[in-house]
Amino acid sequence: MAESTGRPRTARVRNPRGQGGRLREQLVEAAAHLLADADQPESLTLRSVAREVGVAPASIYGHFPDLGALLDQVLELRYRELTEALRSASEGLDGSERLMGLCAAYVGWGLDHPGEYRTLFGGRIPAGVTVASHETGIGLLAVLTAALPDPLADGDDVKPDERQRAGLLLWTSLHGLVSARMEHPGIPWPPWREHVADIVALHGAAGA
Amino acid sequence: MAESTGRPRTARVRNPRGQGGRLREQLVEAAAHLLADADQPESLTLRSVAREVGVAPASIYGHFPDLGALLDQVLELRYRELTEALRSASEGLDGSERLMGLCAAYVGWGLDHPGEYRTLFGGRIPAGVTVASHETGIGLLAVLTAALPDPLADGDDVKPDERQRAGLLLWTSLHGLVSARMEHPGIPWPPWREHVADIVALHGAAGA
DNA sequence: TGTACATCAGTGAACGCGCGTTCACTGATGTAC
DNA sequence: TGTACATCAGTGAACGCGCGTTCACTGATGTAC
Repeated sequence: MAESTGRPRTARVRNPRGQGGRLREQLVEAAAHLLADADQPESLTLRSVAREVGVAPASIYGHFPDLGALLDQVLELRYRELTEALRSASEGLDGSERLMGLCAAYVGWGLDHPGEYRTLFGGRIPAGVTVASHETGIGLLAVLTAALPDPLADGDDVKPDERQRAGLLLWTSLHGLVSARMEHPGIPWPPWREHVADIVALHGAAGA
Repeated sequence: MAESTGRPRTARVRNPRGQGGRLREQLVEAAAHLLADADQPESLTLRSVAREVGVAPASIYGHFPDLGALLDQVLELRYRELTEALRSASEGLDGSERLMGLCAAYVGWGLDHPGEYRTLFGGRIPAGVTVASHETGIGLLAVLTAALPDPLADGDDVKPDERQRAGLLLWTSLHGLVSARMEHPGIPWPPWREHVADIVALHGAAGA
């Protein structure tokens, strides 16, 4: 974290013939590393990625048309990671335990990956990146929504609108929790799991 | 909004002698205008402000040491505006009406001023700006917290910790609402007042 | 086994751009005598 | 009433920087004959 803007650790050795694809991976890795450490995701530049890997800026063009395409790869990986974290956190759980597991996994991932979280959900996605935060949000939203308890069927049937709305409400709260804690570290926050538990308690009760 | 990056509307006339301070106001106005329209607050540059006013970049240094100081002025004004909006929205109201008024005013202001909201609360404050988002958050937080109903005094006295915590919980939800709606316009959101009402209904019930 | 050639994995210098910041300056206007 | 001077509100050109992108290139390694 300290010298990520400095010179690369060791002089880079050119990949052996046939292994040119390795640079591609190294670029993705380096970009991910820089993104994770940056407090301003938008300060990630093509040249900084090249520096991190120890390669000439021009070398990137052999593997990616531009920085957006590279970032796209990074976000794709991180998004999969988050999805997997949610899956494994809720595995074998039901009801309110499942809901709490999902919410805690979401928040935990966000607080652990501020750079990536901001880039995925913070609306700061540079032009050209196609893992749209939109789709990302929609997908997670569906998982969270499904984990909510059934609304009280006060007539004959459960309105899907109401479910959807409760899901949005829950997600915006969780998102607010991650954003606010990340961006205002000076506030005396309660431990984050308790904060999540409070939110789940408010939203997780059945019915409107 | 269309040509804010283009040439200034009319050739600027130099301020009369003794009225040099007018440029200062014009700079603040222009910066506010650019900040309001920008979808990326951090793309606001010293040169873009000078262009907007129709003045040489160097002319700014007569009034502000750097862009941070200028932005500071803008945020100061906007923050006062928000505070005033909260005050007037809750004037003469009590109880749950007061709470709803405050929350709606907060959210309404945020959605109306995306650039400023992001800059004040989004943690994107450029180095050198001193209207710390921290203090801003803290101040508003106190107002919101005070408007919450008394927690159920289930023993003898009301714990201030619990109040504080309920306030944080409410604010993170509202912040999440503003951020998420602003940054993910593709999601089929309910009308924002209903969204706020849902949040207030969840958080506004007395007791834990 | 030797050699010409093709391919591969990058390099290095250069370009034009917008940026923040500096510096000596200009031209209008007020003021002292 | 004139005129020298000071001040004020800016200007305009230049600087060094990091950026994205281009282009012709280099040197090692594999392959065909």
